[in-house]
Amino acid sequence: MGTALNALKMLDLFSSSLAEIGLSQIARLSGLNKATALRHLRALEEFGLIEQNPQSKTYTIGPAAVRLAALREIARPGLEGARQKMQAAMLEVGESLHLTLLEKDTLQTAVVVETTRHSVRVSLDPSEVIPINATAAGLCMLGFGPSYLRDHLDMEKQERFTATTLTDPDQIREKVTLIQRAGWSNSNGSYEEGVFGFAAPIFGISQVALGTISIAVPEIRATSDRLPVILNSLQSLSRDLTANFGGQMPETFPTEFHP
Amino acid sequence: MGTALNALKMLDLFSSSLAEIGLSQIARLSGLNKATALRHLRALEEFGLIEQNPQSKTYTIGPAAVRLAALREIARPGLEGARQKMQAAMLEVGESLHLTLLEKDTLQTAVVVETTRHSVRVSLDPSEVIPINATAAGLCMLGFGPSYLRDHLDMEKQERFTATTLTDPDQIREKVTLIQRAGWSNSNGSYEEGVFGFAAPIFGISQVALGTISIAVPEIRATSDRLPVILNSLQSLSRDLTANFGGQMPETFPTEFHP
DNA sequence: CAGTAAAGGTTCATTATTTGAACCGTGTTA
DNA sequence: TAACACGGTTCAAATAATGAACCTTTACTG
Repeated sequence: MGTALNALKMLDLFSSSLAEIGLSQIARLSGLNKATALRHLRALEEFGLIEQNPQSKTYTIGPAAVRLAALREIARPGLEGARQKMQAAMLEVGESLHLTLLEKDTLQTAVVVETTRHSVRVSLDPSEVIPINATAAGLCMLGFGPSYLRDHLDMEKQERFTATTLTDPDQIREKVTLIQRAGWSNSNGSYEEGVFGFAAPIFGISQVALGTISIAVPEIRATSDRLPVILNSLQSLSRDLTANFGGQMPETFPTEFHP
Repeated sequence: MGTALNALKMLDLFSSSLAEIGLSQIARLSGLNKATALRHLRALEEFGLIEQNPQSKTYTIGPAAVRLAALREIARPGLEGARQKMQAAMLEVGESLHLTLLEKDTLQTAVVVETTRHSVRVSLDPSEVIPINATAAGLCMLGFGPSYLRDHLDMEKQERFTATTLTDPDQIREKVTLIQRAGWSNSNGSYEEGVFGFAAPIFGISQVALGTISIAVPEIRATSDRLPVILNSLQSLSRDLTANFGGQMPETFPTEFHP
C-alpha cells in the first residue's frame, strides 16, 4: 500500500454534500489515525490540493485541483465532457460504456465507464487495440470512418476470435452496408463469448467518424426488451458526443435507431 | 519530507507545453530514482490524477483532476475565477494582491496572489483577521459594506498598530466619507510600517460590498508615478470581481478612480 | 543487419520514513 | 465545573520507501 495513495484517498471523502470536514471527522471517515491524517492533510495542503479554513479549521479541496484540471483539458481536450455524458448514460442503461477513438489506423479505447448497477459486468482492458472486424465499435468505424479503413480490409488477414467472428472481407462489407443504413452496429459474441456489443459513430468535422461510443452487455442481460433503451441511449450519445468534439452528423444519418 | 508530497510534486512537471511525459524523462526532471518515480506514478494513476497512454506509454494528468476541480467550485464558488483575474492583474501591476471577504462581522483574507516580479514583497499571513480601522481593505469595507459595520464603530475600542493608525471613531468616519466619494481607499503604513495599501470594493447582489480587492505596495515602490497604474487595475478588478460574484455596482459608484 | 543506446519496467537487501497510542491545551456543552 | 470533543504534538516501534543493478523491448546507426 503506498503512503501517497492513502493520502490521496482522503480527497474522496469530500463530496458536494460534505464539502468541508474537520480533522477528527476525516480521521474517523478514513479510518486513519488522527496524527496520520493530519500529516497527510499537511502534505496535500502544501501542494494545494487541500485548503484549511483558518477560522473554522475545517479542510476543503484546494486550488491546485483547478490548476490540474486545466492541464488535463490541454492534454485530453473534450474527453472530460464525454466522460460525464457517458456516466449519465451508464446510470440510465445500467451497462458499461466504451468510447473508442481512431488513432492512425488503429481503434483505441479512450474512456471506459463501468456499470455500478450489476456485479456481472463486461470489463475491457483499456490498453487493448480494438479489432476492427470483430467488435461492434470496429464494424461501426468501418461503416462511418475514413474510407481507407474499408480499402485496407483485403490487405490484412482478419483475425478470428470466436466462432461468430467475421473474417471474410466480402462478408464484412455486406455487414457494413447494413450498418450504414441502420446507423448503429452490433456484435453478438464475435470478439468474446457471452459479450454483446452495440455501437454508434461519433463524427468529426468533415462528417467522417473519428470514433465510436459503444455499450457492452453480458449475454444474460441482452434480452430483446432491453434493446429499445440501449439504442435510444446510443442514439443520443452519438449526437451529443459528436457535438462535444465539435463534429457534424451527416444529413443522411438516421435520427432514430430501429432494431 | 513527506512521500506523498514528493509524489504530488511530479504533477508540477506537467505544463501546457509539456503535457505528456515518459517515465525516464519524469525521473530526470524530478531528480527521483526511476523506480521511485514509477511507483509514485502508479499511485497517482490508481487515484486517477495520472493517466498513462497505453500505446505511447507516456503519462498525463488524469481525470480525477477534473472531478476534484468540480468539488472545489462547490466549496469555494467564484474564488477560482477571481484568482485568475487577480493573477493577470498581478502580472500587470507587479505587486501582491489580496481578496478579502466579509464573514459575519470580520474581514477575512480569501485569496492571496503574491508578486513574482519583486523580491521585496508584502507577505500577509492568510489566517489573520483584517483590522477594519487600520487597513485599506477595512476602511473600504466600512465605506461600502453593510451599515452595521459603521454602527459598531463606537461599540468596540479600535486597536492601534502604528503611529498613523486611526483609532478615533469620528476621524474614521471622516476618512470613510472621502472613500465613499473616491471609490477607493488607501492606508499609508497604518497597519504595518512601510506598507502602503490600496483597496476597492467588490459588490454583492444588493449593491452592498461583500468584500474588497486590495493591492499592497512596499513604501519604496509607492511612488506617485505608479499610482495611475495601480488605481486603474483596482478599478477594473472591482468591476470584474463584482460581476464574477454575481453582484451589481451601485449607479453612483465612480467609473474612474482619481488620486 | 549486427551493435548500441535509451526506453519502460522489475528486483530485493538496505534504509529511513511513516505510524499510532498517549498526551496536551482549548473551547463547548450539560 | 466536570466531562467531552476538538485540533494538534510527541517519540519509540514498525512498516514502507528507496535505489543500484538488471531485464526486455524498441529505435536508430555504422
